[in-house]
Amino acid sequence: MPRKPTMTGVDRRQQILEAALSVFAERGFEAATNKDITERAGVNQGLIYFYFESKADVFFAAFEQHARFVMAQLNAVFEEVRDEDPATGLAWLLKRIVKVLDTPRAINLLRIMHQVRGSRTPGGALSSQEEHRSIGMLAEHLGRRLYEYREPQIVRGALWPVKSGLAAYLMTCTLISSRSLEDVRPSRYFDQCRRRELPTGDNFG
Amino acid sequence: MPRKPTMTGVDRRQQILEAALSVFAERGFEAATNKDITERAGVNQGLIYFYFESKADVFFAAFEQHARFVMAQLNAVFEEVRDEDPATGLAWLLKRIVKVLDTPRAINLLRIMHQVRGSRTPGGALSSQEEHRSIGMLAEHLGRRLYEYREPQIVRGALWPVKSGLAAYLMTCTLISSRSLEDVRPSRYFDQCRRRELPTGDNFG
Amino acid sequence: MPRKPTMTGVDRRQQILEAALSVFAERGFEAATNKDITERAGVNQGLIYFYFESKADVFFAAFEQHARFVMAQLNAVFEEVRDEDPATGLAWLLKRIVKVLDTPRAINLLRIMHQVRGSRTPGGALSSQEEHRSIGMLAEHLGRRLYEYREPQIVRGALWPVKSGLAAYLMTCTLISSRSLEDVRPSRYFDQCRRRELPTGDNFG
Amino acid sequence: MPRKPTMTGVDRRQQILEAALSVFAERGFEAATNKDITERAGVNQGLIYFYFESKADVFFAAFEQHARFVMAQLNAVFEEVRDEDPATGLAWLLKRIVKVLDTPRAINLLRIMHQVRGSRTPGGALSSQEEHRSIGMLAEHLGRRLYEYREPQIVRGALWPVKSGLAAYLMTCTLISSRSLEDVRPSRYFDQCRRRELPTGDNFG
DNA sequence: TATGAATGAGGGTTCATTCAT
DNA sequence: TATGAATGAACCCTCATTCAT
Repeated sequence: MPRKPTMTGVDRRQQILEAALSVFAERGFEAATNKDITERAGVNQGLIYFYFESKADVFFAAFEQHARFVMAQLNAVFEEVRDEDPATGLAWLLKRIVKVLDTPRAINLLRIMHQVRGSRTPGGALSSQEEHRSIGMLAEHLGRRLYEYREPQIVRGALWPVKSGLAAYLMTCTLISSRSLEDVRPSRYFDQCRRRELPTGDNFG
Repeated sequence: MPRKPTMTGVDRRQQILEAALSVFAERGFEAATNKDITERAGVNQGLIYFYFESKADVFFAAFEQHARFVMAQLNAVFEEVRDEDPATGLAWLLKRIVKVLDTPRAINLLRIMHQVRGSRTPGGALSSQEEHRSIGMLAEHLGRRLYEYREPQIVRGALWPVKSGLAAYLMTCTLISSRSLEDVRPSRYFDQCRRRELPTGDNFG
Repeated sequence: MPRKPTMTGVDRRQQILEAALSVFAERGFEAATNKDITERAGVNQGLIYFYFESKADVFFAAFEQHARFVMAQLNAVFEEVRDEDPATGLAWLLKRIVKVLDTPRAINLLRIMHQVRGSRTPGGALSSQEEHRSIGMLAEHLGRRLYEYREPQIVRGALWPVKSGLAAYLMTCTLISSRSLEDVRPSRYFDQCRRRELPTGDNFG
Repeated sequence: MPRKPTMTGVDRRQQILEAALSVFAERGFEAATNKDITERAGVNQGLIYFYFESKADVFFAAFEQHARFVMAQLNAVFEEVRDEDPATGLAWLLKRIVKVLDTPRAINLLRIMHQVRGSRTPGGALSSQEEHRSIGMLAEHLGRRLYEYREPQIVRGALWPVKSGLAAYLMTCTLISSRSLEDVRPSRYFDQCRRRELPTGDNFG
C-alpha cells in the first residue's frame, strides 16, 4: 500500500489546532468528530493521539492557544487607551475591541465560549470545574480590563457602575449575533452609540 | 414478560416533550441521548418513534411547544403596556419581560437558543434552513414586539433607533448569563437601569 | 436496508455466553474480539452491550455460568464417593473427576483458568483482585473437596499429606495437556495409576 | 531536535530481548505492546523493526534465547546425575531441576509457555505450526531428558512407565503455581517427596 | 544505528433507529 | 399504545508498522 507523501517542514500539531478551532466552532464539541478535524487539517486521524491525549484535550489546547493570541491583542488595545482623553476614551476603546474581536479567529473563539456557556454539561467530557472555568477566560479577561479602565472614572462619577462581567459578556454575545443574525453589524451598533454623542454615560457601564 | 401498567390519563407524548426540553438544555442536542430523555420521562425508549419521527423531531417539537407558551405570556405583557405612560413604560416593560423569561421553563428555552446560535452546524441534524430559523423564533418574536412598541416613540424622538433584534438577543444572553455567571442577577441589572432613571433613552434600543 | 429475520424464541444472552466461552478459550481474552464472539453466536455486535457492560463483563459472566455447572457435577461426584471403600475410593474418585472435566465445556473452562493463572496482568482489564480470584474458583473448589475427602484418611495415616490446592492445580494442568499434547490421554494416565494397584498411598495426596 | 547519545558498548538488541521476555510474561503476547517493551528497554519504539521483523518475531527470539540458556543449565544437571546412585538419583534430580527453573528468568519462560499452551490461537499471530511447537521446546526438552534417564531404570523395573511429556508439563505447572498460588512452594513439595522416601516408584513417572 | 513522526486498520463502545409482540 | 430486544453505522481511541532523517 502506498502512503501519502509526508509533508515535511510543516507543523502538524499546529495544523490540527487550527482545524480543531474551526470545526469545534462550527459543529460544537460533541458533534465535531476527529475525522472532521483531521480531514480539514489534512493529516491522519491517529495523529491526534500522538500530539494530544484525547478529543477534549485537543479542544482545550486549541481554545487556549487562540485565546492567548486574542487576549494579547486586547491587552495592547488597553495599553493604548491610557493616553486617550477620558471623555472620548470609552467609545474609542469599544471600537478597537470590536475590531480585534471581529476577526475569523476571534469569532470562532467566541462561538465556542457561547456553546459552553449555554450548557451545564454536568457529566460530560467538558465537565471538570477547572477546565470549564478556563473557557470563560476571555470574557473574564475582558471584564477585568474593562473594570480597571472604568474604576477611576466611576469614582469621578464619569461612568455608571455596572457589572463589568456582564458588559463583557454582552459584548461577546453581540459579536456572535453579528455573525448569525447577519443583519446586525456590531461595528455599526457601536458607531451608532458614538454618533449620538452620549454625553457622559455609556450603554455598557 | 409482563409490561408496565399503562398510566391511563397521562399524556406520554407530553411527558417526553417535558423531559426533552430539560435534557436538551442541560446537555445540548448532540450529547443528549434518547435514553436520557425517555428515562427522565419514565417511558420506553422506543416510544419516541411512535410519537415522533426522529430525535431532531423531538427537539423541534419540544422547543416549539414551550416557545409558544412563553411567547403567549410575552404577548400578554405587551398588551398590558399599551395603557402605560410612555415615559415610564419601557422600564416597566423590561421588568415584566424579565419576570416572564426568568422561569425554569423559559431558561431552558433560552439555553437551547444559545447553543444553536453558537454553532452553524452546516451538515448536522439541525441543519435545514427552515428549522434553524425556527429556533430563533423567540428572539425574533421578542424583537418584533419591541420594535412595534418603540417605533411610534422613536418617530416622536422619545427613543433611540437601535436594532430591536440585537436588543432582544442581548436580553436572552443576559438571562442565560444570570444562570452561568451566578453573580450577575439580571433583575438587579434592569432594576439598576431604572433606578438611574434614564432620562429619555434606554440601554437596549 | 433489509434486516436479518429475528430468531424469536432463542435466548440471545445464552448464545453470547456459549460463544464467548469457546472464543475466549481459543484465543485468550485479549486476542478474542467482540466480532469473533458475536459472529459465532450469530448475533449483532452491539447486542453484547445490551446484555453486558463490557467485554470483560462477558468474560466473567461466561466463566461463572459454566463454572457453576461444572462445580455442581463435581459436587455430585463427591457425594457419591462417601459410600465407597476408602481403599479403592481415591482411584475411583479421580476417574470420575476426570470424566467430568474431560468434556468440551469443562476443557474450555480449564483453558481459561490456565491463561489467567499464567499471567499477572497487573494493569489490564482482568486485574482486579476479586475478579482474578474468582477465576481460580474451580481449582479452589476442587481443592477444598479433595481436602475434605482426604482429611480423615490422612489422620488415619492412609494417605500422605500433600497440598490439596496443588493437587487440584496439577489435575487441571493434566486435563489441558491432554488436549494440547494430544498424545497424553489423562484417562489412560489415571487408569495406569489404578492398574498398578497402589496399595494405600496415592500420587497426589 | 537532538537525539539521545548513543550508548556505545550496549547491545540494544539484547536490551529489547530482556525487556520483551518480562513484558510478555507479565501481560501475555496480545496485551503486551511494543511501547511497553521499548520503554522498559529504554530504546525507541521504531528500533524494534531494525532488529526484528515483527512483534511476533521479538516474541520468538526472546523466548528462544532465554530457553537456550535454561536448557543448557538443565543439560548440565543431567550430566551430573549420571554418577549418582540410581536409588536416590531421581529425588536429587528433581531438586536440581527445580533449582534451575525457580529463577526469575526461567519463571518468565514458564509463564509464557503456560499462556501459549492454554490457547490454541488458530488464526492469531502465533499460530503457525512450527512456531507454536517451538514454544513447547523447553517442556519437550525436559521430557526427553527425563525419558532418557528413566528408560534404563524402567526396564529394570525400578520406575513406573509414565509419559515423560506429561511429567515435564506437570513440573512446569507446579513451578508456575508456586508463584501464583503463593502458598505452595514447589521446593517443599519435592522435599516432601523425598522425605517420604518413596521406596521404588515416584510421583511423576 | 537510532529516532520521532506519521499511517491505517481495527478494537471496544455508543446510540439512533427498527421490529415483533 | 407501549415495550424490550435487536440492529448497524459511526465514534473515539490503540497500536503495529513504516518512513524520512
